[in-house]
Amino acid sequence: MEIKETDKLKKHQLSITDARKKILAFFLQTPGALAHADIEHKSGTEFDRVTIYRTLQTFVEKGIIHTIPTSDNSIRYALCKDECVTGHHHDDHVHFICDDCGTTYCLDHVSVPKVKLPKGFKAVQTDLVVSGSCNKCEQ
Amino acid sequence: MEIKETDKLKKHQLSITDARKKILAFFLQTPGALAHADIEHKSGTEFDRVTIYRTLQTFVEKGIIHTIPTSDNSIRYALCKDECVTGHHHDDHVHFICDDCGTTYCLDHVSVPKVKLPKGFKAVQTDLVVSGSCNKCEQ
DNA sequence: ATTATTTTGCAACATAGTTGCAAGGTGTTA
DNA sequence: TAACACCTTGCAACTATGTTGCAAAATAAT
Ligand SMILES: [Mn+2]
Ligand SMILES: [Mn+2]
Ligand SMILES: [Zn+2]
Ligand SMILES: [Zn+2]
Repeated sequence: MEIKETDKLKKHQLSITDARKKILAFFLQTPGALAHADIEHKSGTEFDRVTIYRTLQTFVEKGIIHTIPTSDNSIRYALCKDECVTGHHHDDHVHFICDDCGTTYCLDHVSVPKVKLPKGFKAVQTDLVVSGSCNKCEQ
Repeated sequence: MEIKETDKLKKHQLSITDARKKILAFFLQTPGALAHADIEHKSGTEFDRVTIYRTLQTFVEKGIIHTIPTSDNSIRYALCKDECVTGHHHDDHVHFICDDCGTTYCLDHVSVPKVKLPKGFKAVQTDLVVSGSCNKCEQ
């Protein structure tokens, strides 16, 4: 299924390279989110660390993946919906991090509520991250 | 006003040391939040980096400060309200980070809304971080 | 096929955070 | 207040994370 990756890269106006195809494939295979370290592990010595950093950066810029802030100071990345394009993301959904299994979920159908801010504060971006136990880990 | 710091440390069952008094004083003086690097700057060479790390950890554990996740992958810390104790924080307010001046605010009077999660997901903690421009930076 | 443009790997560097251990400081008890 | 036990600190060494410049390789355009 290499066609899918190639298509997506073309759609976002990126040249087709091995690193990009492979890293994009990881995201298409993974239900949850991935951290830089995950990709480094999965790909072994196939690519340089720096290439992975730069690829992730590029994917974020082009609207292929979005970042998920976490309270433990480690950025995770997940696939965007198809509407995201260069310089303009539409990922206004809630994220969930399971404390047991560590999986990060995009809750695409749970949207971030508007919050009323004090006078003079203007919101540009709102991140809502919930942590707890997921539906696979519940007792 | 060294009494204030000493009192707070005693209240949270910590022994009184120079590093703890000084670092706590920084928080009491600062309206917004502080990062590890801020404290390192403010204190110059007075304390070792490691001491600052350990002091912040201890303060978080004892309920003196709480962490604020940010989208740029850097943890910031802010004073807790008096109700927080060892192993049990009550900081369920919204945080605001100004993209212009970089200040991080605890919006103590804006509480985090409950979000409805899919079946099987149990929330333990919810972090809501808004970024944009603050009331001092608005044009 | 040739050329122009992008991407990659490497090396070097910078920042952030952790751990073990000996020395020094704090609190407790007599 | 002196002796002791316990906790905290500084130092060194280490790991992890992320960035930059540059030459070589790969890709895209002609
Ligand atoms: Mn998401
Ligand atoms: Mn706060
Ligand atoms: Zn789970
Ligand atoms: Zn501001």
